[in-house]
Amino acid sequence: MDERYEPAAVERAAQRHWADHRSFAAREPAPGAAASGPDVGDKFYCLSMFPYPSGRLHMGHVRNYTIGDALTRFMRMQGRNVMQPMGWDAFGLPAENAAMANGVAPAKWTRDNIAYMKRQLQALGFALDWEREFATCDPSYYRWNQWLFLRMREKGIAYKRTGVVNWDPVDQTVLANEQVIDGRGWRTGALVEKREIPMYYLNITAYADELLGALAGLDGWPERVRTMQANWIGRSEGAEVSFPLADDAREALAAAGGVAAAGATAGGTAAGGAAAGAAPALKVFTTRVDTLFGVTFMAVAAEHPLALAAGARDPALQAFIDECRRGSTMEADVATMEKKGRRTGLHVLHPFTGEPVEVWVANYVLMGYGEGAVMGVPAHDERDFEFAQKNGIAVRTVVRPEGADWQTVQAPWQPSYGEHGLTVDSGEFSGLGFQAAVDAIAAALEGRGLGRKRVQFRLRDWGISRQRYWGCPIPLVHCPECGEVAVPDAQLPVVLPEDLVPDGSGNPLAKTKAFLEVACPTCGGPARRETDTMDTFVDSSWYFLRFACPDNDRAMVDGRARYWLPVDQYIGGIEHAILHLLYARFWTKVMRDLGLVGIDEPFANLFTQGMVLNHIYSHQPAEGRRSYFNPADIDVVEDGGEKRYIATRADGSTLEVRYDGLGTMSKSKNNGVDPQSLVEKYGADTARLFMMFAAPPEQTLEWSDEGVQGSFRFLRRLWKAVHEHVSAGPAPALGREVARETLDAPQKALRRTAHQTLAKVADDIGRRRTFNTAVAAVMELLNAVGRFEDRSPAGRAVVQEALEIAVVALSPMVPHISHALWHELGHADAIIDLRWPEADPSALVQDEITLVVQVNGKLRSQVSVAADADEATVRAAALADETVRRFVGDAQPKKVIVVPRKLVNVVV
RNA sequence: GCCGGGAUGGCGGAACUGGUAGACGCGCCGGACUCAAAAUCCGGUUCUGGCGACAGAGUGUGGGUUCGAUUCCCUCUCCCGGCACCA
Repeated sequence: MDERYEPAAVERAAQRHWADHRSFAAREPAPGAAASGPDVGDKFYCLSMFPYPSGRLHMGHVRNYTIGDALTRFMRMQGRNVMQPMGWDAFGLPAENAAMANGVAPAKWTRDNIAYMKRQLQALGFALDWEREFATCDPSYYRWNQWLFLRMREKGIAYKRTGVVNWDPVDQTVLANEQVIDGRGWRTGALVEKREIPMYYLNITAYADELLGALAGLDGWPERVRTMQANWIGRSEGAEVSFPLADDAREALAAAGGVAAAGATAGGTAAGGAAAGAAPALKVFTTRVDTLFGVTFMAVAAEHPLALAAGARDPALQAFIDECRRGSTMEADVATMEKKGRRTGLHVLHPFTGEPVEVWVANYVLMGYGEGAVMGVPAHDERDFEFAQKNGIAVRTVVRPEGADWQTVQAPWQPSYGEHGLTVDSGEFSGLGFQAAVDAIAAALEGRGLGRKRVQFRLRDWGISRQRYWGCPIPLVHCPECGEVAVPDAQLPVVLPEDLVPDGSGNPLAKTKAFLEVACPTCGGPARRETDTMDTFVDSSWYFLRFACPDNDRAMVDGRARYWLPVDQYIGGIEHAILHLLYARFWTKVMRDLGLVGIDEPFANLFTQGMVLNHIYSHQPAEGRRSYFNPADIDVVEDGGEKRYIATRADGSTLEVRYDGLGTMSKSKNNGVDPQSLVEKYGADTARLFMMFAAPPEQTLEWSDEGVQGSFRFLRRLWKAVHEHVSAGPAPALGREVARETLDAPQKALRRTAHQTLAKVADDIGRRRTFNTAVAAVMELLNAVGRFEDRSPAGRAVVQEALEIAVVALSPMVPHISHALWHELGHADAIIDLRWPEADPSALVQDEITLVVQVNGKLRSQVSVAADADEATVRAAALADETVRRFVGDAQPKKVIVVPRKLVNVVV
């Protein structure tokens, strides 16, 4: 055995063994065989979110995949039938941007990146089943996107509509609502514009109720993620109310050319119109229908048909409408925007009193939510109150606090009292509590055809059309004779040409005749292909299903998906809490309803790992942009108690820079650490160990060069410990050559530590997923071995066992060195195929235990007693202790509390 | 504003069910080895007082429950994340 630990050679050898033995190829049970049992353990599908092939792995990838890999290897040793696949989220805009910058086709750029990153993943020794690998840009994968899209289109789940969309001016494409963050594109950070474009939507709102309700059952998901999804779906219980139009409003609408449009939302789920009532009406959604009698105005969004009709007759109002449409949603601080409004001069009629109520156009009403119109109740809504105050609108109180004599209640009573209470001045509905009032008023409205109870969601349908080249083609053909025609299943996939190089002037597909020109599938006449492609979030919405059966060219999924799914453990970043995870849940439910899969939810357990942080250093030159310096190039100098940061430039010159604190590793802040250089310097095991040890996996991880060195030191010490032990010759076997009962106390103590460690690591990984404490426990064990100096045959037998346990316990985290050391410890079989050993209960038994003794709850002493000592003995031993007697003195103990096997507390 | 999470040494963190606060690692200090340095090994390292044995204080703040609270309850402060003119 080499005396020195040489990671490169160790890792090469271990990886060759795994490759030669196809160690990580997952297999389904043979047809007819039981899905689990003595031959095949219960399946365990462990999946880390697949990467976008950006070029190189970053530390976030390494952390993500190390967590998944440690779990995979542990579960494999537990006897589970494990699958851990890997693939590539390969469509997307960076490939087009790179193409524009370098003149390389996105396909080539992407596939080169995949090849490079695959080698990186292999160098890190992840237990991945590469036989199931695919990229979402493979026609054999995306043909099923197209196939399912057509099924959705047949069912009406996918539908076309012209609507206001979020337009990213930098990427020149549409974004889904989920992809707009603070009014900016999620990728480019550019201010998003509003455009009207025809595009395809997926009816995710039809699943809103189920997507929300099922969150409660996802108890393997972090609370945080469930809350985020629930907020995003945004369920509100309330009622819709129709206010019949007065003559003036009806005339204005008629003049503008569309009475029926009055109630329609531009968001256009259902062309609502005048609902049940015969008369045209203005429809609103409210969660406070109990305040209906407090309505003193109506407010509609600038895009609302009634606003447009009024604007057509009033240039000043039209100017205001234009201002609102330009300003809204583009501004990050919409919430603090001043509440502005203009009267329309048009009126609607209160559904019960028939009183006319004036309609206003207000900048705080959103066209995309509810009906794009609200009823204004200043007395019971803060926003409405502010608006009414500004515009001189009356305030009418119709709810008062329950219980107390409300006339005398000062606080919390205020004009915009928003709490639930008892109705007053509400005609026949006066004197009712909140729920009773809502029930009664909603029932009365329904009786008149002017409203009903309804649930409103914040979630909107998912627009999937993208005006981009590097994505999955939408399988449609536009024929001058037949209109829009679906590509027949037999002609799928519609293959994306891979040799195009976008130049920034729109979608190159629209300029490529070979793609564009096609015979109409229906009439055979000349037709034109659809050039829009699908949102790349479509690709990632079902890839986890395809890993079960990547080779099936006749069906999207098959029986193997029924075996492997759901994913038992999904691991990825919190940044996907809404987008990807919500889409994947939706897609799974659609496939279920089409009879393709048998599951309701795709991911039984979700683990969201923390980000990787590093220090940020920057310098602001007198002119030009702030520049960032990599922490690797910074020297920290102590200068009279002050810390100064000196950067060394590539040309050797130095510069004093500013420390900007910790932040996620990113290109823009130049604070990334390249995993490749780390692996080259220390080896994959050190990189993996540092990732697992430095922080709990769900928390942020601060990069530390010293920490990495510490991890490397530990592995070297482990190597040395085994080397020292092995070079003294084979140790006698415990049990066979050395009877366990004959061990002396220190030998028994080391054995106990070893077996306790084994049990703790199994629990930490298997139940708690706290890899950091698992590693710490093995470090303690190795420290104990280091202190153990007994070189007798019995002593060496115990050390042999302790070292074996240390190597086994570490093997999920640092598989290469464990592979080598296991052999060095005298085992012919590879450790990867070892079953996780159970801790020996007899090793855990203690004859004598140390109890803590407290006096009045303060730690004062310790006493040793027999492990099976009864309470009276323990009590006597504690009271007899010298230190205890000193503190107790002559006083008679009031009470003595004995916690078996833990402590004694003497109360005086 | 609403919802969720958090605050422990010089630093990352541990203490899982109310029972020895600070495991493990980093850093720092001292020592050994060395001509010297690096590497390695050994010892120390919450704070305050004391040569020391030891004593006192201590888990963001203030209070409560308990024989005993980092852990449970209430109050406040600060930090992180999500949602937000959502009617």
